[in-house]
Amino acid sequence: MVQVLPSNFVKIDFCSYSMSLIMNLVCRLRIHLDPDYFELHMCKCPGETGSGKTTQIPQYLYEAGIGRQGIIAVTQPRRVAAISLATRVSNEKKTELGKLVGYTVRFEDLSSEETRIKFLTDGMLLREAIGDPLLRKYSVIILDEAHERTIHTDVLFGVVKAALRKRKDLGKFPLKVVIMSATMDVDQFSQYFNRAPVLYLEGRQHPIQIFYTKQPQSDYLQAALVSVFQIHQEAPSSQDILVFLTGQEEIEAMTKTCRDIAKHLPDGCPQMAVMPLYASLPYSQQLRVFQPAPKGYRKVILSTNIAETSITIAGIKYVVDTGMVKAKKYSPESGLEVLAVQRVSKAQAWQRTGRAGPEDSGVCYRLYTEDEFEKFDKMTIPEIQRCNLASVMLQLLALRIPNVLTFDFMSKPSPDAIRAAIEQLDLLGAVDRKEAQVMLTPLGRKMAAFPLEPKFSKTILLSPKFHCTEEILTIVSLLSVDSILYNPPSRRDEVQSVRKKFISSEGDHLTLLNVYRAFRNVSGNKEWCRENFVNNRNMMLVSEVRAQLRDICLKLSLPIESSRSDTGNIRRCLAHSLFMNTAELQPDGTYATVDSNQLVAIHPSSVLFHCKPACVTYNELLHTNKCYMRDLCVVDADWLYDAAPDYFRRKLRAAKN
DNA sequence: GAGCACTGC
Repeated sequence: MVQVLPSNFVKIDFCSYSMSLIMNLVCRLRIHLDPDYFELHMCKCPGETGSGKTTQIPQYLYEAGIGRQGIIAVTQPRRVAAISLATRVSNEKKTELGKLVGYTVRFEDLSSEETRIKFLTDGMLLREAIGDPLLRKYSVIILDEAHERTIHTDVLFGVVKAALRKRKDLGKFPLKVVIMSATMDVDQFSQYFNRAPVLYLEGRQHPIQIFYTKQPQSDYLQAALVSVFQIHQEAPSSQDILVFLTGQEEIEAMTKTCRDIAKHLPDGCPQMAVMPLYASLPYSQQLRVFQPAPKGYRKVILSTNIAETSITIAGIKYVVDTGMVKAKKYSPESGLEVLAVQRVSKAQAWQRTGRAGPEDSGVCYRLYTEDEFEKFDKMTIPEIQRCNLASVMLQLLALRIPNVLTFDFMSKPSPDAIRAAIEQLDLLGAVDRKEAQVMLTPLGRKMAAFPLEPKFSKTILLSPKFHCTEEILTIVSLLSVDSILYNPPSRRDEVQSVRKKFISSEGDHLTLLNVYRAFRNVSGNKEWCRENFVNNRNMMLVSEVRAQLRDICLKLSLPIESSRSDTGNIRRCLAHSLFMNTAELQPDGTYATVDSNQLVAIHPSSVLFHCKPACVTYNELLHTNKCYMRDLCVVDADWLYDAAPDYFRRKLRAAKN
């Protein structure tokens, strides 16, 4: 029998709440305009929050005749958003999608000569800018969801600002820029865009009651569990609960606990349908959260921050916010990415709160005290300050930015991070450094043509030398989508025995290649995927990525050969492009990286987990509980020395000192 | 010896 603990919450009445916090709850729309923008006669946007502004403003601009000189672009951080918004606006205009209103995302371009309002992902617009830094096709660029501060949006801020100025200087028809965001923090945007005027629009938001805990909670999982069952015993069963947790493992464990407890609830209590939700969950299981629960059942969704922005679930009445999130940080000194559980920012907490009652009033339980909340960071640190910048720097160079070291970022990354990125590009042969200038090499320009991390572009460009471009294209494609291997924890033994036939003692790259070859041999048979615990959807994506990369190779006139059964050449090619990511076995059985002598371990997901090869290259280092190498390939130490003699001489000298 | 937040080109 489960004993539900007495309430450990203090109720905070919405009316007695501090004014500034209530202001936060009222969703506000902010539009920032370029100073020489024409006056907008439009102050109210109909519709729900998050939809009205994005669908109406492009149409108003079009009606005002702006679309005549060029296309009106609207960027979105996510593909699905770009596609669904384009569909809605074209419906409102009563036109066929792809004609007046269209969209462009990777692998899908539904736009034409006639298109005047175009929705695209921010990454797509950035890629277009490499072809034309002045963005001449466009009369207006609307950067939507700017408060999310994705790395692409942040780079676009600088790119459109430069394009705006240059077009003015050159006397071309002016570019208009509209930044749309849903934060209180508008000054920063306005300042950056030459004190552009700010337009505030009010949307609709139903009131949400907020509860804080009286005391700080030492165990947020326990607190979440108590809250869920407290709500469950009090609220009508039609009202669903959304709980924000940090990761897959935690969510699976909590799912099991909730289901166990729900079996032993007292009579008269509603039934409970507990559903996990995280990105790597198979699509079919993700869809379950959208279906209404059977009568008499309450839906309890245990989610990562995927439900914060990417997935919106109707019918949520209660949000339980643990105040924790798992997020990546990057330290340029060590080149290490650290994935750690940490506190959310205030902005993130408000975003979570807003997920309660988008269509009706809601309730949010915050599993921290109000004092604790006041100490949260105001905003989440923009992605551009938490990432390896190698890709961004390569793109800026390809955009012919005069000096990438002094690029006008709205939030500047640390000089260390920029230096580390340039260093990495230098090692890959993408840049030349002359005095204080950084120049793109011809190789670097080719690398920028691929939608990949620079090291993988380099791998492809090196592959003709080893006569294995077909295989490298496959391997790089496999690495650039989410895992194609499905590992349900409950069927681990089964998975292991089925997977045996694919495993290569030479490492993960060649194992993945084996899976792909087998998949091709059965022509992508779905049944085969199920039997072999292969994620069919991701595998189809691999084929699409591969076709795109192969296309780029053809455009660059790269000879595309197959090494057939010779895996040595494939490994040599990987050694030559990933030589800066290598580790050697130490006498005590541990591994140390060649680059910085960092103690590292083989990630449990690697096929080499139980092996001890003398020398390996890896795709990335990830620090969780330990510092792990992910995706390994067994290589010869001699190959590495051949690949970069200067680099290894330097490392050897450093080791002696 | 034992593990992986989320996007995107």
